Amino acid sequence: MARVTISDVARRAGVSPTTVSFTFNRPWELSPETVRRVLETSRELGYAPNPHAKALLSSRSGVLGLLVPESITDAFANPFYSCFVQGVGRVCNERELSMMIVSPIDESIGEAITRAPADGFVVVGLGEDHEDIAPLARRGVPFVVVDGTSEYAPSVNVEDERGAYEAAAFILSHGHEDVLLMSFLKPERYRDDPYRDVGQRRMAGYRRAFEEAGAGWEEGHVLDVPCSFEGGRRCMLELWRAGRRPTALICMSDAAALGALLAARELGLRVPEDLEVVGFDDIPAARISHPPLSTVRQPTVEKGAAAANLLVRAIEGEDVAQEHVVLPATLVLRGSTRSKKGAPAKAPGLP
Amino acid sequence: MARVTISDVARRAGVSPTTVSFTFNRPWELSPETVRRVLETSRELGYAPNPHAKALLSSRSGVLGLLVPESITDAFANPFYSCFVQGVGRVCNERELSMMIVSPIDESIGEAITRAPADGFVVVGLGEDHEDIAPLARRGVPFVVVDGTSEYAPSVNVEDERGAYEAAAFILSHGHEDVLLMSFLKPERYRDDPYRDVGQRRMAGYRRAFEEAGAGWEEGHVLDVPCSFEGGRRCMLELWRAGRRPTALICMSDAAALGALLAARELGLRVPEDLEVVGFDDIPAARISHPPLSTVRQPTVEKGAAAANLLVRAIEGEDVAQEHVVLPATLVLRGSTRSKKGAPAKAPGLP
DNA sequence: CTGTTAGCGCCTTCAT
DNA sequence: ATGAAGGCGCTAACAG
Repeated sequence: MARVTISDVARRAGVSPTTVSFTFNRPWELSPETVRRVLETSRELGYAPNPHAKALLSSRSGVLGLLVPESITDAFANPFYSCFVQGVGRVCNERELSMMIVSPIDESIGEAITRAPADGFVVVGLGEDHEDIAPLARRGVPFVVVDGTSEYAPSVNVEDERGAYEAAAFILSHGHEDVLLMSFLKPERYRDDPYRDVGQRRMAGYRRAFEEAGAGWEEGHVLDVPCSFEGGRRCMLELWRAGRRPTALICMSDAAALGALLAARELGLRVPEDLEVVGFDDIPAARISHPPLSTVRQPTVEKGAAAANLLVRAIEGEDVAQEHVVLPATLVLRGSTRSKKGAPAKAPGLP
Repeated sequence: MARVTISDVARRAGVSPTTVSFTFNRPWELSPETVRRVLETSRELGYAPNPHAKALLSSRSGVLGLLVPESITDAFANPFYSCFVQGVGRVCNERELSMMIVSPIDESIGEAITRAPADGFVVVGLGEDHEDIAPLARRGVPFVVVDGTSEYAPSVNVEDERGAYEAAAFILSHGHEDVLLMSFLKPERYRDDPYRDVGQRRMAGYRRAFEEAGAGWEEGHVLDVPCSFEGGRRCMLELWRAGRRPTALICMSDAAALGALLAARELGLRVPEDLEVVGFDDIPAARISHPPLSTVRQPTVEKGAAAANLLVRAIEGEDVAQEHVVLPATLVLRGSTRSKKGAPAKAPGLP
């Protein structure tokens, strides 16, 4: 419907299309008077340069693609993404760019990528060797891997293994009988799972803690839980109904942890006395809950910003292939876990 | 860098560009053998149709624009947006569309709009008569107004006034001395504020409740608070330090309310005994807090989906200009407010 | 300082 | 079933 083109304006203003183009792109090379007239005519006609045409010509759309390996709905049910997006958004604002969320079209990530008019992609949860990601490299489309393994493409990750280890080691130091792990890894289709890499790293950290603590590692103790409040809540409710009585929960996401916490309250459990809970991410809501959630903090906003910055540089032609950022992960203790001694940890701000 | 074009493939496969195009767009009109060969060559060469060229030709990019009147960072600091995005995303998934977040470029919304390769916009928090939005109508770009006033463009809103009224009336029925309002309206630049319309409607609801209750309405009782946990928290802390001692807080957003709740805990206040708090939105985190937050529920995900659906229909050429959706807002009472009798409301799930 | 010309990569009649 | 030609709207040489 954007029918009014550059030549409409040109004709109406009594100049050539080039002049109109110049008015918008290099006004300083035109007489002020001409610029004024063209601008006025443009406004009258409601003209605006067609972004598609510009993009075709310059092969630049000014859009950063944020590729998530699941539906947008599932992704944003996890507050982690709100934080990550804030980081990407910060860079977009600075660089006058836009951001588009790209999620699988009709199950196909590759299809979504080809259709997306983006200048490059921040790829979350997928490694560079994923069958839908690898073609990007071949086609020379800039991309940055986040939370995934990558050797030839730039990447941003956090110390998943160490963070997870610390969380589990802390919990295990309290001498629990029955510790449950809430993972987001679907055991049945382990290999094809997005987030496989992060998941495995965190799992490795947990496992190491278990081994060092001499605690038994049983597959039956790891549960597959969606990364959302509801996911965690439902899982907790169900396992309880099934007769399981864990005394500690180690979760790969705060979303699941907070949901489980809610369920625990609904079940009348005291946290951390009856049940200890530790999460991963440190989303803002982790401080809001009661008791506030102990968790492994990752600098999510910075992570998003780092990825976006790398992508921008790649788009601008810089060779950033060898940049592999690893951000710190740190255990932050709040009220949902007991203190080292076994007594409830002091909940900051609580009388 | 996506140098490999349709004619490269054509040459390599020994066919004409048209044939390649047909392979991708109307394969049924080609011999299966040809299709196979072209497809194979494409894969070899790493060819993918250029989305910019396609968009230019068809004036369709398959992208829905989500226009927010603030920086992406500020927007996503409010979990409300995560929910809204989920709704928009649901429709995107169904229709094989992508979503792009468009936020002011260099302070200018109009600039951001012109640059965005989107097929239409979901405009949040701005009315159709806003100086940067109005041109869309003139240029025939489809858009849907959300949380803003609109007569000629389709819109999606909720019963802000009624919801706000109910919340305030409920609080006031408890006979408070000092009730504070946390608004997101900047008093100094009232007229230019995005979210002015929603803000004013909610304010009108509060005000009506105050008048009916015979409670004094003083401008000094309405505070301007950013829509984020931190915003609410900081505001509460500051007003306390300034010596104010409200016994009830009525907030225009859950984000601010939950932040204030956190601050109240840090200050050693008992909620709802010492301080009642009610929010607006009913974001998922509202159930997570302690006590769980009483609030005015708006169906945020549905709101996003409704807006996106309207936009899709508009893009497809349907005339939806007269569709003005108004979604219900309902007061949901949880633990952060006292029950009608003046005793603390029973916090569901708490022993 | 301004106009003319030639594509960017693709899709779609129209021929063959 | 396949090929040739034109144009979507814009910008960047190159004239003038």
